[in-house]
Amino acid sequence: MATDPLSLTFAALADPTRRAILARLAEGEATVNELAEPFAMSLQAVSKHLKVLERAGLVIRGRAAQWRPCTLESAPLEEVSDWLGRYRQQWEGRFTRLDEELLRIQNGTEGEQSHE
Amino acid sequence: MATDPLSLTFAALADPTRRAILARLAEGEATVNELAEPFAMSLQAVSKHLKVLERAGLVIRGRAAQWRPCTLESAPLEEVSDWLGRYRQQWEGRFTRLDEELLRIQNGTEGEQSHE
DNA sequence: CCGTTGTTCAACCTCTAAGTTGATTAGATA
DNA sequence: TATCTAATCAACTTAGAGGTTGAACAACGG
Repeated sequence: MATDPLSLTFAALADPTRRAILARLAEGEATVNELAEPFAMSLQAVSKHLKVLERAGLVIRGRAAQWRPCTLESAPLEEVSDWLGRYRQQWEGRFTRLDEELLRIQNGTEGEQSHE
Repeated sequence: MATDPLSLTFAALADPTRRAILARLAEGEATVNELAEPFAMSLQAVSKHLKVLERAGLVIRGRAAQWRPCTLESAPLEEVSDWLGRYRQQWEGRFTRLDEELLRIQNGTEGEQSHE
């Protein structure tokens, strides 16, 4: 697997279990047991998922007695958002073009495609 | 691997080669050979990457003679953006809290942590 | 000190991702 | 028809993801 930060983040997000964990953490700090509770898989499996999220910088783990409380760290999500930003113009542009096309069809001038 | 749309999209984006392909496609349609040219890997490997992108709905392939021109489809990126949106409040909130903390430090009242 | 709880480590299995090379198909052209 | 180009298909290798179970460690409570 690629090891650059963005790839690590995307890979971490490419799993429904891990996204569910993040959703739970968005509501506040939680222990591994609490996080594992909703899932039909072993605690160890969840622990591995957390390690993936940690490596991507999406969760930070504290230490309180025998617990390792997890908290959400959203910095990598901002990176993703920045990356997406480069394409936003793209899809907004596409929408505009589609919109124009729909207007053209409504106006009954659809035969005149001047698609560069 | 998970097969839900969001997971497919994130997985597709979790590779620098595929992100570079998307960046190239953002500038316009391209053939497989054109897309493969910058990379130090076989054409077949790039073809596989395109298949992954296609499965995620990020590229659409046409047919023109012996060429299969690829175009960027940004709808899945919007899905990602929507998903991210649920966390935006989170990290903006975090920033605010960090900001407050910095202000508190600047004011010399840093000992009084009332962290719920 | 002993047992319980929370969590991780280690070994293992299975499946798939990502690359390779070689053969094959589809269409253009001599 | 023969051949060149564009791209895919097929078979294979290697490495890692994602799950399991069982053992180990660390901290608390009796």
